[in-house]
Amino acid sequence: MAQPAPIPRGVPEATVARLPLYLRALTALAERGVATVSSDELAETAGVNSAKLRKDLSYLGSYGTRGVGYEVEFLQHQISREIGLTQDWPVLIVGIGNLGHALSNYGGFASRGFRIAALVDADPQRTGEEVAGLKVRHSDDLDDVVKEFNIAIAVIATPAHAAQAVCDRLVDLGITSILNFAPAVVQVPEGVDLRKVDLSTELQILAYHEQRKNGAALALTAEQAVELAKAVGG
Amino acid sequence: MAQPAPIPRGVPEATVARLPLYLRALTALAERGVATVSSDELAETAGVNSAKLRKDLSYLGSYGTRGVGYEVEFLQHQISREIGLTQDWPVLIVGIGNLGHALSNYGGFASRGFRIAALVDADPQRTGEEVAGLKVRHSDDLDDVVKEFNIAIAVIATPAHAAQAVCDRLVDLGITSILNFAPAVVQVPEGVDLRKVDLSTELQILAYHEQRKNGAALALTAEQAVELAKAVGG
DNA sequence: GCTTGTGAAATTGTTCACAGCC
DNA sequence: GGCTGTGAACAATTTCACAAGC
Repeated sequence: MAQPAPIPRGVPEATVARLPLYLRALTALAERGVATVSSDELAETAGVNSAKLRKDLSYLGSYGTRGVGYEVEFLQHQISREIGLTQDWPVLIVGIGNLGHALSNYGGFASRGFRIAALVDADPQRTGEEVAGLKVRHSDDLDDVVKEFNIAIAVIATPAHAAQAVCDRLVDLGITSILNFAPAVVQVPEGVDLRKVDLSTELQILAYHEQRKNGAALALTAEQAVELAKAVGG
Repeated sequence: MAQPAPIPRGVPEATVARLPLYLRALTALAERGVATVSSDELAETAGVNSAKLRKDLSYLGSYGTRGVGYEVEFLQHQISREIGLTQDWPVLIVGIGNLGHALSNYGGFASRGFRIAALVDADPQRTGEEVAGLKVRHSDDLDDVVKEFNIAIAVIATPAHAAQAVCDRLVDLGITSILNFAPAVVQVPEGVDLRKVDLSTELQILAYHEQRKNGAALALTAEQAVELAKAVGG
C-alpha cells in the first residue's frame, strides 16, 4: 500500500523563521485597533510579499476567509500556538557583562512567551548583584539553577573564549535550545538547536553589499576582470 | 549573437552570509599557528560541511591547492578583500541605552574592518556623556555627524517606537546600509540594505523547535490530528 | 467582486561524485 | 594518494497565476 496522504506537520524552516515577523505585524495592527486584514496589507506591514505570506500561512492551516481576509486576533492566536508561546519559557542568561545586562533589560523579551528566569556569571564579584530584579548566581551553581527553574532555553552572552565551555556545560545539563551572542564559532552535538546572533557577521554582510554599491569594479579580482572583458566582448 | 559566457560576479547571498563565518574560523586557525588547512578541517572548524565550503570558496576564485589545501593567511586575506574589510568602515550607533552601550563596548566590533565612529541619542541628558571613548552627540546633529564621519553603515539601537523615524532620517541622509536591533518592523525603500538582529525572533524560533521535541502531538491542531489519524490508517 | 489557498513553474541553495591537478 | 574545483542531481524556497469560495 502506497502512502495514501501527505504526512501532515512539517512547516518549512524558512516559514518558521518568518512567523515571529507576522506575529509582530499582527500585534502592531491589533494595537491600532484593526480587526481584519488582507494578505496584501499584512504582507506590507510585515515587509514581505503577499504570495509568500499566504503560502506561509497555508502551512499552518486555513485561517483566512476568501474575499475578506484574516481576523487579526484569531490569526495572532493561531501563530502563537504554533510557535508555542501559549506556554511561557523560562530563559537563562549566562554572562552578565555589558551585553548580558542589556539583554536582561531588553524590551524584546517582554513579548509574551518568555521570562528571564535566571542570570549566571563566572565572576564572583558579580554574584549576588541584582540585575533586572534577579540575583546573579555563580556559574558553579549552573546545575542547580537549570533544575530549579526548569530551564529549556539558554542564552550565551559570555566573552568569546568562554562560549564553547559554557555551551558544553549547558548541553550536559540537558539543554537543547541555545542562543549564542558570543562572537565565536560554537559546536553542538546533533539534536541541540543552536542559533547565533552576531553583530560582526551582520556588519560584514552589509559591508559586502555596500562595497559593491559604489566603485563595483574596484572589487573585481584580476581574473574576474579578464572574464568580464571577454564577456563584454573584447 | 547569444550570451557567449556566463556573466561573472555574483556570489550567492547564502554564500555571502557564510563568508564571515569562514573568516572567523580562519582567524582562530591562524591564532593557533596553523598555516595550511584542508576543506575538511576548515569546514569542521566553521561548522559546515566541506562540499558547501568548497563550493562557496569557488565563487571567489581558485584559492586552494589540489592535494594540499588552503593557505590560511592567504585565504583570510582574499575573503577580507571580497567582503571589503581591507578598508575600514565608520559605523554610527543611534540610541545609547542599555543595548547601545553594550554594542559600543562589544568585542565583536573590534574585528578589523569596522570602527565605531560616532554615537547619537535623542535624550539631551545623555548628550555629552562619554561612552567607549566617544562623546554622545544629540540626534539633532545627526546630519552633521553623518557628514563629519562619512558614515556608511548605521546601527539602530533605539526603543521600538523610535526605530522607523530614525531609519527614515538615516535614509534621507543617504545611508544605505542599516542594522536594526530595535524589536520593530522597519520599512526601507528599494536600494537600502536593512538587516535585523532580533532577540525575540530568535527565541521564538528556538521555542518552536523546543515545543516539538517533547510532546509533539500536543501541538497538532484538531484538523491536523484528523489528517494524521487518516494517514495512519483509521 | 474580491481575496484566500495552492498546484505548477522558476529560482535559489545544497549535496554528490568525480575529473583534474598537485 | 590526496584534496580541490565543479558539473550535474537533488532539495528547498519563492513566485506566478488562477481556481475555489465567500
